Amino acid sequence: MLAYRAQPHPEMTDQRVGGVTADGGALAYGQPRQVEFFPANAQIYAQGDRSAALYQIEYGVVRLFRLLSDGRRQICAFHVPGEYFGFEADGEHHLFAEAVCDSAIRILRKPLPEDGFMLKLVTKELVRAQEHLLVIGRQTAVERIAAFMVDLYERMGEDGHVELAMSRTDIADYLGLTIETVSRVFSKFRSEGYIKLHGTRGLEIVHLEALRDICA
Amino acid sequence: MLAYRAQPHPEMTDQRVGGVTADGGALAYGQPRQVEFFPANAQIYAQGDRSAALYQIEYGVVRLFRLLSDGRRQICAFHVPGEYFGFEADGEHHLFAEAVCDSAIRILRKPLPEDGFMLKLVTKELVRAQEHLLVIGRQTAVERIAAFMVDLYERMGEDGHVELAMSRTDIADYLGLTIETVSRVFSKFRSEGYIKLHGTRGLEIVHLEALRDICA
DNA sequence: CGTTCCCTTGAGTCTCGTCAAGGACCGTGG
DNA sequence: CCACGGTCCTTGACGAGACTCAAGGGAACG
Repeated sequence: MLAYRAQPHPEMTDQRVGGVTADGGALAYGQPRQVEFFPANAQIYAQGDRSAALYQIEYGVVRLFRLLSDGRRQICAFHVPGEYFGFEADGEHHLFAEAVCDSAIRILRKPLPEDGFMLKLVTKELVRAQEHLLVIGRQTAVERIAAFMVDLYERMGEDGHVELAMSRTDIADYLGLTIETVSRVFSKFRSEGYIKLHGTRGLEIVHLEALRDICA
Repeated sequence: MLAYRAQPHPEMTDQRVGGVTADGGALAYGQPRQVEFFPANAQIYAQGDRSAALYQIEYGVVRLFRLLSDGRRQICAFHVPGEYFGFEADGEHHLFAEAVCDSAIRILRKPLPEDGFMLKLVTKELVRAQEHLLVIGRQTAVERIAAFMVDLYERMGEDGHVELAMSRTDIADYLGLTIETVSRVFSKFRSEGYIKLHGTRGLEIVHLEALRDICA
């Protein structure tokens, strides 16, 4: 059985799904092009892995997270198609990366993009992390979820609709809450008419401005 | 009245204390050298300011933070002598920077260091922000304060002693707590014999390993 | 059609925040 | 040196928001 990842990890238990090595369209830099497929919940890399690549999402969603020894998890970021991740270098990764749903990832190995390009990416990520700190450190559950919905809609949504790739557990671990609290606030927003839920993953934003106001 | 900052801000209300333009020793890069003095609580730059410099602390402590419209504050980082900050670019700063106590800041203007140097700094800061996210999102008040004390001791302490430059309010805003909770946990650690307090700013770490264990 | 997983909802608990009072520290001035 | 005032810190009582535990419902998959 072949691993579907270029650098297999022993702790990987997901079944093999395929090792695409396709060329998938335009790219800013002229590296060797490779797109790999990761099924839902597959690990892309682990904390502590040597890092020597930059990753760009072709389709799907990726979560980056840290763990405490007792299993508590903090998702630092979700990434959506077009976005880059994997530059937590210093020679090694400081986060785990997993596919939230079936995803295709373009892996850019050496030569990596020039430092100036990387600098812009990392700086943008730093700003995002700092904004996230404010949300988690100083906002209530209701405010956090409103902020989450607005952010997700601006990055992935169209026409008032967002398809949630992630479970309630993922959302909870992203916002520093429990799944019960996430669920309760979703229900609250629904009963107040700010959103509609289509199945468990379909989110319709009815009053975007109301959600924005809640964010404070 | 002259501002003591190179790029004065109208909202600054602190009194002028001095505009040192001294040369203060060796530096990795050969920029024009300038050290400016900032009294306690003086603003170094504001969110939204155009950014065109890199800052290095000569002595003192600096806080970087964001604000919500209702005044809630999240301190993203404290910086101590030797450390760099101010690279939240994109052309502008995304955080406020203030001196926690009287501080001297070396300001490196153009030509800024090469991208490779900046990339290392920003990456390190990103990793730190991600670790901070885990602390704030998933750890209890007791764990957060233990982690804070250990971190501060490793960066500033010697011989079991740390001089806290920041107030309880600063610590609370850094850890996403209230000053009362911070104070209670300090007292708890003292009564358990993990620390001793010498005045309100003198912290003696008696059982570093105990604090490390608490961090989980 | 049944099983499984995930989500929702409710009841009770607990941690941490709020409000309030008192105490310690520090600079100023007598 | 001591008295004074302001600021910051500590401590207590109470309350609220979020967590835990538990049960039931709904969607997805074989």
